Amino acid sequence: MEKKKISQSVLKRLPGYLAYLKSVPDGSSAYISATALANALGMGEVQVRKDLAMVSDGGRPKIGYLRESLIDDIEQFLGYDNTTDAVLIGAGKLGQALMGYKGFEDYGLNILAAFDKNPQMDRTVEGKSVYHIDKLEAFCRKHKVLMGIITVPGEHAQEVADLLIAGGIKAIWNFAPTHLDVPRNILVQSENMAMSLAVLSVHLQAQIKEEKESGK
Amino acid sequence: MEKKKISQSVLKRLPGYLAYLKSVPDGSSAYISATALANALGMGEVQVRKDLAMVSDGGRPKIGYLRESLIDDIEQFLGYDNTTDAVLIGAGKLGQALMGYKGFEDYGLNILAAFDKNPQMDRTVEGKSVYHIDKLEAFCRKHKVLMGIITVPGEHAQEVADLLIAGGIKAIWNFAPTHLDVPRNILVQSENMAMSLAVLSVHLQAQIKEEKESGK
DNA sequence: TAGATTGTTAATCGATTAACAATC
DNA sequence: TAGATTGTTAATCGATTAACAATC
Repeated sequence: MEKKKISQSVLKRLPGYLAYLKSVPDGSSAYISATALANALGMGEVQVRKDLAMVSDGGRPKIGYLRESLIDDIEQFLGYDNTTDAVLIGAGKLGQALMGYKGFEDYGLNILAAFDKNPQMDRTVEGKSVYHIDKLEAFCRKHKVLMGIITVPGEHAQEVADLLIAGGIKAIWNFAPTHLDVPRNILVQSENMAMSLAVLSVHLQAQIKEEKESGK
Repeated sequence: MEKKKISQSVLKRLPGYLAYLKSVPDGSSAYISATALANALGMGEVQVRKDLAMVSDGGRPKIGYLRESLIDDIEQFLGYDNTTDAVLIGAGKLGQALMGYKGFEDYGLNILAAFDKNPQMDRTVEGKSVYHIDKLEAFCRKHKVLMGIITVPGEHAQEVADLLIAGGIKAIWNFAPTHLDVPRNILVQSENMAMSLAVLSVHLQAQIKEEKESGK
């Protein structure tokens, strides 16, 4: 492995491998082959092998990869071994769902606090403080927060992004259905439900049409 | 346009165009050029033009596309003009957030009802009934539901998927962080937070490293 | 040894970008 | 007309897949 720069496509497949590797029951063999992984996830085995080659320092012919160290390699590659502090803006239903999600620990993600325009709804949610949005910028500065999670309605997403950037944030996880304009060194990753819905909707349309035609 | 089969990549970009087109203030020109769209969304103009060519029956040189009809074309292409009924399984925080999200109307998505292993928490959430999961299969059959939204914990996602498929569903929107095994004609679209987190995490790591090195 | 599996090198495929002609 | 813009055809780029040699 080491330092080959990884493509976006490979990067996005890694979490899938990781999740599967972790889900393998304890009793099973300590080794796992790319073939097995590929079958389990419905992928091509060559692709899996090539992807793994990017992060692991090698499997053993005839045997496969040591499962534990493969997990470690992927986690290290993804940086899940060091914690990332984040702030969340927008303590509505979705925001609260994310604040309460225990699974983020596994990704090294730690939501420090939440911010809202209207924080009196609750002082704390899921054990985390909810502050007024006026305090956002100073908070980010003080705690050197690098990541912001935006769960406000689309109309306010850009303002919030600007605030975050002013506060020194470097990456934004955006749940609002809006394009954000940011400087080039800031990464925006949008959780794009509209994208998924488009794919689903087009599939269903095709399905319905097919049915009609075969029914004729 | 008409019947050219569209690639996944193009399809996924369409919702972005649509959202932007809808956000243009009423006072503005009735026309919009691919160039303008591209600039607004930070994309290449050739790409935008080619994408639009897939769904629209043409813009006018020197002028651009008629905004209204472009919106219609995209919505029609994506099938947002006819409503899709869906069921949601898992009425936790995330499920409730989705049940309450008004924006789905714009995508022609209508969540008919929700199901949960433990429905006594509330008879209705956001004006929608929450039934026991035992009723899921029959409900899907009766109402000819084609889409299921899974917001249960990962451990139960596969069982739920199996139930949905038994009920005749054709597409699954999966929010659980698990790979689902389904027959080939069923589409699973996973809202993959782990994927986004991986991208964010790797970016931040690089950022941190860079900073350290420049600080040396 | 034979066979399963790895990793690499080459071939294919698809998507993006560039160049250009057509049009209002 | 000149210039902006469209749409198409060709070139480039990157990612996936196939073929194969290496290894335990």
